Amino acid sequence: MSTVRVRFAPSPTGFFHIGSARTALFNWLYARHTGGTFVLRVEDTDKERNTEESLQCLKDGMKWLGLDWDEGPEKGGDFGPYFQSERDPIYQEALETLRAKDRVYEKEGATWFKISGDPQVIEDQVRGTVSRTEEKDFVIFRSDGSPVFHFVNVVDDIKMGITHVIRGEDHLSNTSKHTELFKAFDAPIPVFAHIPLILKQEGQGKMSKRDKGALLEDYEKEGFFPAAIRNYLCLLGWSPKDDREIIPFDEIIQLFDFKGINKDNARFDEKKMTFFNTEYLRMLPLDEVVSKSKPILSEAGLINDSTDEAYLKNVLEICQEKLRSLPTLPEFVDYFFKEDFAFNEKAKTKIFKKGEPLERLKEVLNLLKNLSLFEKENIQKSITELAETNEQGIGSYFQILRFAISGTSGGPHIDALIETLGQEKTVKRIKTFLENQ
RNA sequence: GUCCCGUUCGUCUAGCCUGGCCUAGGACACUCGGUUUUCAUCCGAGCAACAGGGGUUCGAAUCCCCUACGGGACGCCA
Repeated sequence: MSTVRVRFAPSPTGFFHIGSARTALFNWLYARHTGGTFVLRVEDTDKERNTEESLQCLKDGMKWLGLDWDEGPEKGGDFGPYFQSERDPIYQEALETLRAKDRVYEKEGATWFKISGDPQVIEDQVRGTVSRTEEKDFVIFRSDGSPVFHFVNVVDDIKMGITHVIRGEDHLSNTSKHTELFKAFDAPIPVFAHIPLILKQEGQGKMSKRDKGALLEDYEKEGFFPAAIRNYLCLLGWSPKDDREIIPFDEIIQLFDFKGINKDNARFDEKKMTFFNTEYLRMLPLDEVVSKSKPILSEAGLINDSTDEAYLKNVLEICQEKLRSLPTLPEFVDYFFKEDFAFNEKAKTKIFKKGEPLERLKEVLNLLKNLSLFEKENIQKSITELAETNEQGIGSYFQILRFAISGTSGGPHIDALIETLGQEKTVKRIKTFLENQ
């Protein structure tokens, strides 16, 4: 166990923002990389805006991303309580410490901190040496007696033995306030690492809660894989310094360090994240594809308890390599599970544009109907032979065949598709199709 | 306005610390080819960047300065 102690200190005033999630992730990675301790501390000093739902959302989001905390809500620990709303005696005591040192005064009902006015120099692990002089005294207790962020943040970091503060660059300018306080308490100053901000996809400024794609829970709803989002988020502001992008999480933990963190802000790119998600879908073991697909297909009314397990597995196996995302699964595979599937008009126009597709379809129907060995190699071979015998292009058979049995012009490999569907259904669908023309 | 941080393809980035290997590499997106019966697969190609100016140097994306632009902070929010 190393002595590193990091914390993620969100304030539960809304949904779980993707920027916050990335800050949590970087803290978590650093803790796991160093074998240190990851603390979750809830900064709920703003009574007006804190809600129970948003706290729940935060915890759920972290769990979903796989960011488990070692100390904090639900876990406990030796440095609690982990809710600032429960730490009032600690803040009162800290206030008295400063008062004894003549570093506070009252004004307009509030309690103010007397700054030293010295230049504050920090050795930031991401930005290097940064110096800034704090110029004005600032409020540490409001006139209603509640402590403010800068004060509780520093007091808690001291009391909780936080060694490394990893947070967004928006706090860089605040750091001079914090070091003033650390020094006033004669406490050791933690190591700082200010990470770049995530900018909104379009337009100016950092991503805010209202921007498209900003809420973590939306990705959960949209069926994204947490591992994919996690991997993508790691690469937003951090780089392993080689050309790899899809990286197993264990390796990221191993590789993660401050040197790999970039200085400039990163723009969020949903398209790239979607690409990551697709890659993860392709890598997913078939059994997991099956278990994750079941509720989706069931919801779409395509399968139920009596659906044949082996058939379902078969369908997913041949479709996995073509799929972009799980939520699009129902429209991609619906014809495997129902007879009244839709026929795509655009595909039809294309197929009927040249040749005599219906003649070809009749020929292939005769072939399939009498095929004794109904498995894909044989299907492929037989149709190829049929095409050669009749001096037709092989495509003229496969295109209309696929359309007749699935209503689309794309999908899994057709030989596998036909095999999976089975002889009976295939033949029946072709007949029905011909009757309706 | 003041202060702090930053600036490599449209986007994420490698290279910068330790100047020559950079004709600046990879990825996403986009465009075009090819394979495949088809496709949302696969393969290939193309597009496209060192913000600008001044130094230092035999040599600068890399070091220094200035300008411009971008971001952030300046609350009895966190």
